[in-house]
Amino acid sequence: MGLQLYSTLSRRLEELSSDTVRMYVCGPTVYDLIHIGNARPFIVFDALRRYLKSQGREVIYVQNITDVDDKIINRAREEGVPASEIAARYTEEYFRDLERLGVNRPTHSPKATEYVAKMVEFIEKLIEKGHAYVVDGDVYFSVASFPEYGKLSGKVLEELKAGARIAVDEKKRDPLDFALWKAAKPGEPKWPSPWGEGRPGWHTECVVMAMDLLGVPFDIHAGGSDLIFPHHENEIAQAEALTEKPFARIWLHNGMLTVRGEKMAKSLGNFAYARDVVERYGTEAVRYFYLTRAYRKPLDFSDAALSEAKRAVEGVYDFLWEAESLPEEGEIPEAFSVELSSLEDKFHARLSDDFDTAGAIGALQEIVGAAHRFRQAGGDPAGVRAAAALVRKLAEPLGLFQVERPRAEGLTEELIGLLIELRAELRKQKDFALADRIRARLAELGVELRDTPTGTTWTIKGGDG
RNA sequence: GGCGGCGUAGCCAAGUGGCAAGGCGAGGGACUGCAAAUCCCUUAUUCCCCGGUUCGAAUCCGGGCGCCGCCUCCA
Repeated sequence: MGLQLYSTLSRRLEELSSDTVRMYVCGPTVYDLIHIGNARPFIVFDALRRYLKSQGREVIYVQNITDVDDKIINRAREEGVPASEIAARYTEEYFRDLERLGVNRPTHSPKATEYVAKMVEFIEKLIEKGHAYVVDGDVYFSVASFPEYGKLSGKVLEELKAGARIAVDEKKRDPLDFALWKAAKPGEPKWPSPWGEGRPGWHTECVVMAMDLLGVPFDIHAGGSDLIFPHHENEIAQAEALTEKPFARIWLHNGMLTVRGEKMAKSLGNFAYARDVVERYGTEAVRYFYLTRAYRKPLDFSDAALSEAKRAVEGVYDFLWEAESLPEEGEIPEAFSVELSSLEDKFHARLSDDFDTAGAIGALQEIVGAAHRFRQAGGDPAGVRAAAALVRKLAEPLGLFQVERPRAEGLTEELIGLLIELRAELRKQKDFALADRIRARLAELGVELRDTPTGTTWTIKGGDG
């Protein structure tokens, strides 16, 4: 099964054909809880990973944890605790949030602090090769030593230099040079190095970890579009300057989550913590919200959008749980099979085209609609069940629609059955007041009744977590 | 200013050369004792605007307008 992905580097679709896919996704800096915008790449690329697996490929998925950084140090100062404590706390919270978001754990979650020795080695080699230089215990990468600098972001060196927004640092030979190693200031976390005690710069960790765990070139490097420059540009410069081989083949970048059109960011104060959003709308509504928009486009966060996603998810579950309660009987007409399989093809075709999850979910919804019509037209339960099974199967890699219908305990279930039986009798006797009272009281208890031509069915509401 | 991207119904949104997916919402109808759910019909002769290419364009080309991201830490 082919899969074309739009690479930022080549600016066109590229075929991903490897049987073993090595992918690297930029992870969090653990100085605070992640906000819902941070969650976008985690959800989207997790879905991509699962889809690749469902195609029978092996996926090695690496996502770093930046546990040494200015923001962590600042936070530690504010709280008067060691930076390592802040990092440990938010690393743990990050893993909890992944779970809440329904995101599978990466194959590897390397921490920057575990890679300091390897980063030092890496930086030494860059210095030897003439791509980096030492100034007062700091080490900088020399952008001028890598002629291809700018190829990812499409930036031209001369124009960057002309830009007034680049801070002038006396120590740098060139304002565009970036720090590979920072000399420790008093009270900061520090590690020994040939240039004195200090800590690694942010742009280096991803390179060293990816090279160590995946080797180069690896298949996919992904992250938010705000990382294209300078972060990913700098990664490419370091890695390729040293190895003289391509770093990553395909570069994927997700669009930003916005709020009323503006990027969601901690610094703008317009953010919501991921866990609070999940708490309010449920895991699947959040995933559905993200996956019904092309991952490369910006997406606007709002209560209305999340509520809509929640309703849409509930609609699909209504269908699934209802369908799965039908008896296993009857025939699946040829015409209906054909319709289902053409929608299945459409689903895969959409995903193969730059992982168009929104189009694919559209196909899923079409399956639901087709099944409703089939049933309405008097189709056998077997066909409806087949449609439900197909939805389950296709949605699995997206991390959607896998929740089983909530059931009550044995006795409770029988008691509900008894109430339904009594109510049916009341309805027959036209005692609708009492019949409606049973329905209303059950609804208050979270049991929703539905009268269908073939009898009354029930579901427990609020199943999605 | 440079680079990248976006502009499709009331709202969200897929589609990138051959009759405009899907979701949410709204209105009408069927079913029902009622309710819910479901089904049917209606809600874009048209895809920001203006030109061009083509038998044919939302889709390609040129020019506008508007919005966003990056150029500084940032998913």
